[in-house]
Amino acid sequence: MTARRVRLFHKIQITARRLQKRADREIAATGPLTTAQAAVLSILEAGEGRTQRAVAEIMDQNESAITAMVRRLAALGFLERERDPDDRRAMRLRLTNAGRMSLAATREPFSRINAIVDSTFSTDEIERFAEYLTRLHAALGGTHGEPR
Amino acid sequence: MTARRVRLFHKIQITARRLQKRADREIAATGPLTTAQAAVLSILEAGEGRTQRAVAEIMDQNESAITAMVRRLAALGFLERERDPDDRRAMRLRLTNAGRMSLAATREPFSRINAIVDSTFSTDEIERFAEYLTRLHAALGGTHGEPR
DNA sequence: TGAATTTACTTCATATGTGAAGCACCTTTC
DNA sequence: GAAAGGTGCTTCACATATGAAGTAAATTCA
Repeated sequence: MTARRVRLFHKIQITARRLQKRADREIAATGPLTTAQAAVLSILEAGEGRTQRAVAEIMDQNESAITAMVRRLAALGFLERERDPDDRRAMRLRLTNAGRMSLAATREPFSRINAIVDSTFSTDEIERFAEYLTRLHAALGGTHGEPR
Repeated sequence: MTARRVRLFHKIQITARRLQKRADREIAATGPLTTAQAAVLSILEAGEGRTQRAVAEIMDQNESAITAMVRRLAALGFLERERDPDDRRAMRLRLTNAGRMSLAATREPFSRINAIVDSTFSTDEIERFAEYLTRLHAALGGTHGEPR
């Protein structure tokens, strides 16, 4: 019925928020970062010198969201911005040492969250859960427009 | 590995956002509401006269979030607030006719979203997906504090 | 009953996101 | 090489969330 599907919709929203809330509390208790900030920093850790556009794409977000995010992170001294000499529109981002260390401090609280997930699901279930999310994500279509 | 579990965490966040973005676009195209506003109104439709506290509980949100939400919805003329005569701290909420009609207008865009879910998953899978979400939600603990 | 506590809501500061509009720089195309 | 268009980023207005602090109205308890 409609009720069931609406419930699935809300369930995802509510569970995602709860997850974020919980993670934010754990992470905030340990260091100066939020979950969202840690996400950006970890993307940069995995690939230094990415542009804001690239980060936006990876996070499936608006460029203006990244502008604001990067501004805050730069003000906190966790990353640096540098104009790409080959394309002077683009800003290349890289972690500072402070950024790298703050990010490292999120590992432990993150693994507490992971421990919860692990004790809640079997390996198979985690696999299947992830697969469902991937499928739904894909079905919802591209970052910007609708599927034509 | 850690990578896999972190990925599950981010997957949920990203998929939830994508779902919301998509739903918001569909719903905004049809009427004046956002997804979040429709959620509040549909809670009131299911039980008129609920207090803000009750709505906050159902949505697993802060009371201050509801204060702001209700203020916007009241300004738009979609709900009315009335002090509970038996407990003058509490505000009872009820839909206006405009609110009821705007909510009704979200049914069709919502069922478009539902159709996507339906075409992406089998009935069993939807069931299992919902069950995973419920389990994770429960494992993450209560609204405010941690599990002591 | 009166003080202490709890509860429902508000207010404030702040973070995070969207989308539209604009600017400056690149690339294409003729 | 100049017009036309695309791309990367910023800015603006706004919606949505958290959490801390405050107020006022219950409720508990001594």
